[in-house]
Amino acid sequence: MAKKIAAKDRNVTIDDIAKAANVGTATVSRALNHPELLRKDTREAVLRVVHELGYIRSGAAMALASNQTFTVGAIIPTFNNAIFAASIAGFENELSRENYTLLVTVSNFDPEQEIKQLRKLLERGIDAILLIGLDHSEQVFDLLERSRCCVVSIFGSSKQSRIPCIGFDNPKASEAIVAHLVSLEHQHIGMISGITDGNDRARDRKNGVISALQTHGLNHDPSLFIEKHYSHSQGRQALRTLLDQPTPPSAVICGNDVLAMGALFEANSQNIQVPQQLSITGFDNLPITEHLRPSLTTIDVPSEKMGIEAAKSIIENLRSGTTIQSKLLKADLLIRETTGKAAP
Amino acid sequence: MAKKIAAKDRNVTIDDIAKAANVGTATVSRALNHPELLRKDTREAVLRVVHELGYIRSGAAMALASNQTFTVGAIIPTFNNAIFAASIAGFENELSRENYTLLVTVSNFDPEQEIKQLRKLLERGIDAILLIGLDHSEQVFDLLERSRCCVVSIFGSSKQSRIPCIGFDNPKASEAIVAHLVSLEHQHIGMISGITDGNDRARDRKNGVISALQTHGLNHDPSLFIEKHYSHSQGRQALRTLLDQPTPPSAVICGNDVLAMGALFEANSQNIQVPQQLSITGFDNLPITEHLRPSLTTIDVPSEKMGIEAAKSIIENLRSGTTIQSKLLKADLLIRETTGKAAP
DNA sequence: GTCGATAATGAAAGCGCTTTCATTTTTGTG
DNA sequence: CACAAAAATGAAAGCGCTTTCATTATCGAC
Repeated sequence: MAKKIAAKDRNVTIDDIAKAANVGTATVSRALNHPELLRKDTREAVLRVVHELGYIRSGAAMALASNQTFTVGAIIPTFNNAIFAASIAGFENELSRENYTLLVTVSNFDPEQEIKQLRKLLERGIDAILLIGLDHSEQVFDLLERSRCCVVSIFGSSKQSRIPCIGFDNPKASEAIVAHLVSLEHQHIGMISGITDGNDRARDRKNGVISALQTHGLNHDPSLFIEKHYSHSQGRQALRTLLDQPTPPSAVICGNDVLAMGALFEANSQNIQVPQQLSITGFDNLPITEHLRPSLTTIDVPSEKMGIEAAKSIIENLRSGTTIQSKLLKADLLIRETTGKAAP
Repeated sequence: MAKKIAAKDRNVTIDDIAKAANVGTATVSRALNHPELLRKDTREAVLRVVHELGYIRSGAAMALASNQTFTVGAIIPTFNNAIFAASIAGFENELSRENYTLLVTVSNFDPEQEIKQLRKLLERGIDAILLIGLDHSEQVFDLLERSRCCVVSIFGSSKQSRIPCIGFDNPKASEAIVAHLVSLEHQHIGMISGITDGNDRARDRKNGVISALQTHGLNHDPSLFIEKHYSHSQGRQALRTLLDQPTPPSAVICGNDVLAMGALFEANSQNIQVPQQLSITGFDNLPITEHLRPSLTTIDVPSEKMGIEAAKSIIENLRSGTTIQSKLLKADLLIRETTGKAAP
């Protein structure tokens, strides 16, 4: 059986180009990476051959030789949350503008998986990595340190973080919500929080609420604080539980918009008037929330901006070695229609 | 300034391990990749050293030497659509089960960007790639062919596809919607379609509607067919336009759930009763749609399943070279509350 | 023209692995 | 206990680039 003529079963390499263009491999490499170092005619000749032969560089070889990959990794908890999607979209846009590629990976909120994924990313070779929040296992910090890989975390708000972090003040946002509800004369406030174990954002939001409650001289009733995974159905279920309490809350603060939407849907189902009979607040300001009926009062989290800023910092660090400064972006309360005066 | 003792500024390599364990590099490599080839004591000795020194392999070197990366790429149109999120989640889960890593990249619905991203992925070195749909520029097919990279496409439904494709029958789903609406006595049917240019899924869905209309002897009024980008606001806007027509439709078929939600929100805003005054259908069955009030009649697209099946096929191909068979999954009409009898 | 300075180029040494092939060790058998 | 066969191991040759360093070509000034 005749093999295809002239097409050895092997990719075109830099040597092929060099030979065809009658130059050294160093010149080919320069034509591709530092064109300004070459005389115009050589450069063009080389590039022409590159085109003709449909040459594709081997990233592996490049990475091995130069010790950089122009790849940045990211480990997010899940793909199923529009809020991370927005951050990642911003992050990736900014990176690709500078010709970096993004490698996204998912931990499913599982610390073990996070370690595994990080390990894989580091093996694969990345120039920097994006993490969500500040709760990470010791091994994560260990690996990061040992590999001297550039790191940034987003969504978190801790000041004494071990890694630079571009986020916003979660507790403060919670306080703004409580203050708003208090101004509407709510006394009996419940919360549907995300799972706080291993999730600093959820914890910060919950603790922010609790401490704000105390600031305003309100009672923190633990039976009115429920933790749920982020999903519409869990939100619905949680609201049902809350309404079954001996003295149900007049306002429910939700740990994110998905939970809040769940609560809102459940209220709709039960023909409970929002906000006349029940106030509900969210967290994140997902695009859909403004279209809901009633539209959701929530925190306008700078998700895309965090991604963009993180990418900018990383690129600057990679270019010039500047250490990355933590940044606190603002996240304002967005008062819409799901909050109103407490029923007397 | 004293350097850290013993910590040369260099990563631990396989040679360090070999030296420390007093074996050859081949043995270290085997301990990591083919442990069964080693005697128990050597294997354990090597692995112990690996642990002690916190050794992390260089993926670049591995890739270069073995010509495989255990990385699979994916190019999706956007991160901002839960439907792709579900597919990608399934895909990545299945891949990581077999120790492959997923590299996700975004084209923003732009053919040029798609080429660029593909090129980058191929440079980076991937063992396989996942594409969405079947509309791709010639260059994409070209690159794919030349690199002999394993490819799968999902979401498409064309039989004579140039690449294996695990999808469902978009036109058929459209027909089911039309049949349903016709059975509810709708005569005047409009559509808010996605942008069909360069998007075979959107086109298939739209053409499916048009041809079904004809099958049922209904008139296809082009002024009732609008193309919009997938977003809530575009959906709202489109419905406004549709309602401004001299004879507005009694039912609106939407190209996906996001557009449908937009339409539904707009109807809510204008106090138009759905489905009494207007029927609306979606496409995709996003998790949220069942919670809407009224809940959305839509097509239950097997998004996660496509991702899973694609991953399985890829893994099998990579393992044993089996050529990938196209698969047609089913996508059934889900009749919920946004469709009802046409107003007389 | 000539000469020193500068720009352009090429040869070759890695980068850190995998894998082949030869060599050594272990095992089983008579 | 000897010996062939099988199992375990190591030496070394790449994989396809980048980059240093030496060499050659080009240029400008006299």
